[in-house]
Amino acid sequence: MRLKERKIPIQQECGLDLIREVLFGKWKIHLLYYIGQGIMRPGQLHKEIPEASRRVVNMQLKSLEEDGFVSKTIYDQKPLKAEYRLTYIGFSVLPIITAFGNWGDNNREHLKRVISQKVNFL
Amino acid sequence: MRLKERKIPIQQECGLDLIREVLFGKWKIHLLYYIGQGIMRPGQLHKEIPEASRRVVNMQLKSLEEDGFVSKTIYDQKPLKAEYRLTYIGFSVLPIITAFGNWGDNNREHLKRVISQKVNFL
DNA sequence: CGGTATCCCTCGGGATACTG
DNA sequence: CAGTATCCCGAGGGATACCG
Repeated sequence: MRLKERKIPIQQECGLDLIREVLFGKWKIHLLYYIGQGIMRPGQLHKEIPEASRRVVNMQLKSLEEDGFVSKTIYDQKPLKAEYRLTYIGFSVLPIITAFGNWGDNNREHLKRVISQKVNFL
Repeated sequence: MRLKERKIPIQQECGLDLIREVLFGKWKIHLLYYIGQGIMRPGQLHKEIPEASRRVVNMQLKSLEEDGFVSKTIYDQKPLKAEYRLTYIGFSVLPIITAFGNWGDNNREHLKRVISQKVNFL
């Protein structure tokens, strides 16, 4: 798993702390959402998130798998094929992720405005 | 959100992207939650999150204020007094934050287990 | 198609001390 | 009490190349 030991330990008091540790990787929530939409293959998932490198997508998928949010199936064939599916736990967070997505969509104008005011925005 | 017709998504349009930019600072969601609980003064908020330095708490509060999630009131008196309140927009995200917190609480055992496996905590 | 190996760099945020 | 000024670190990821 992890090669280096963390210098700064993870706090694990409340539910929000726990969630942040496992779900707040940059693309994890997106991945769960897309997998929930039925997009299960790594290549497809990467196409949905072209801003992230392939390596990062794999890293986050592996992390989600280790944390029990998705399961991975590897088909022994050519060309190679792999599929990710939501576990029961992964499925159970979906409604909250969707709620976040909907909230963001509904407040798109406000959010885009405040984000564009931040410094390093192109 | 949609699933179809998006070969080349140039979008920072996705609600999940927008939300991440504005709410996924390490302590922002906690701060919104506590402010929603009626804990409005900086000192009190810092006591709720002793793992974060005072400077970081202030940074995140300022960011939340700039992004329209909280409003700040400074009372011109001695000793100094300041209070943060949720704006309408800030208030509207609260249910989702609460949902996340409840989910984390309900799945505490699982989350603590997977977190402790990947990291040296405490 | 799928996954790794290296390298490198950003930048969020930790610690501490100071001012009004 | 509230906020700032410095300094600094390290974990997360971006880029790229390579392998089954």
